[in-house]
Amino acid sequence: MSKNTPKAIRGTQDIFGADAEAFAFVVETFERVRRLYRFRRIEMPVFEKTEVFARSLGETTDVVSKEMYSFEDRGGDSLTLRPEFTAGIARAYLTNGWQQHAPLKAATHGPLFRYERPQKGRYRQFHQIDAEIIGAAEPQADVELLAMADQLLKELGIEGVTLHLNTLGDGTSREAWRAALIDYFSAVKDQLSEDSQERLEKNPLRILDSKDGRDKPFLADAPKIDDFLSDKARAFFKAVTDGLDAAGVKWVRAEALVRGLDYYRHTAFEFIPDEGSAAADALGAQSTVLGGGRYDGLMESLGGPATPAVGWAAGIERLAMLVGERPESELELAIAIEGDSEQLFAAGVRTAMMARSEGITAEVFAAGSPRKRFDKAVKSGAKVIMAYSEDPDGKLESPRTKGDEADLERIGHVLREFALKLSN
RNA sequence: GCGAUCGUAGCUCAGUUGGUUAGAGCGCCGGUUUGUGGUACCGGAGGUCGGGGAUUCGAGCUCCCUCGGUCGCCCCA
Repeated sequence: MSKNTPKAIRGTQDIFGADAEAFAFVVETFERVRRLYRFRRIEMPVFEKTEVFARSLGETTDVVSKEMYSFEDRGGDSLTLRPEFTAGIARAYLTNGWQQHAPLKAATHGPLFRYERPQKGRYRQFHQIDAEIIGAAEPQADVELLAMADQLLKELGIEGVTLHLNTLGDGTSREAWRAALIDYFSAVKDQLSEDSQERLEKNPLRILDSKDGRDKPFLADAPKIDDFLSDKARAFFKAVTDGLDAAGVKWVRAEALVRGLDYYRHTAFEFIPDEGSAAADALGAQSTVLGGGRYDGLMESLGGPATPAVGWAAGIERLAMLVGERPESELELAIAIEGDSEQLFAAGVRTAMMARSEGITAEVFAAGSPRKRFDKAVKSGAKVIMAYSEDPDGKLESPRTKGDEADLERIGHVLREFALKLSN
């Protein structure tokens, strides 16, 4: 590589071959499953006014304070490449009057951008699939959304991943719990890890899933959200769990599971690989495959009417890692051109076109030395190989074919059809 | 933002305690052989050993800086 060739941006990826097929498989499966649940496809811009994210995610969150790709455009507006989907969808919902479609079941996928240190399963440009139900206050919406997520993972053939479920309560129960956590941890602040001391200020809920050994002794006796839930919030959560049981979605309660962004209420969930599973191994330190929750407060933060909503997003790269390599489509018919005449090329191209119009994957091998074109056709792994050559007088010879009898039979009509035309 | 680790041909990697023109396999290109054709053999192109500086008679191998990759912490999908 020349040293004046520009390098790719850090944390971006160029995906090729079997990995790209895995990526496509995830997206295709998502598109199929989302239709089964009647989620409507939406598309949003990749960038928004910075305030869309700043106001909805919370100014103090790490995502907003240090991970956004923000820039000033030529008109002087501060714009930001979307670090997540939900805020942009909320904005679109409000500015387009999508309230008329409420409850709106929406699905999308595409690239997101966060300025982070890349590591296994984390990139600066990464891709997510996303599903939201907007304008639905009832727990059945949570259930449907989770059922879809569960089915998606199954259809992707991903095993060893379990739904971890929690409730953050409504606004007031969440605040009461938060206050109790601050009280509790402040009393032992000196003994906490540096990270957790900082979390005490910024996001006390996060202390609960600290990995630091110094914090662990205090976690078991920390205040539980269950003690702060209002009757309504408790009933809501029960309706969700009952619904999941009815839908046959397996779940476990995860009392320490919280969400990083400010707008979440009630249901919070993540699909996480089981410890020791192949999935956990494949993901490295990135435990969450799919995560989301209810965000009843988000629309108001953008100046809209109070609008209940639930949603989730999943990293396509992470799902693709769990799906494993996917083969590229097999070549069914390879056509080797054993010469350089126009007549031969024409015969090859026409045969290929005929095959493709019949739904047969075909490729013509006409580059490199004529001698080795057949070898290339063989190495392509094609099921059937056809070779075109000319006799010494320059007359096109009928093509020789090679392959299993079954394959020759299946593709044979193309060959016969061509032979007919050739004789005319 | 912090830490660990790695960075040699297109790819995967060798390169001994620093010492002559930096190697292999695969891939690519050409040829020979075989001949109904996925073999074998021969040859070729391709590297300023990530970049810069230092030490040394001499550095791919040592030291420093820097830029990347990978993995982890934070945070998060």
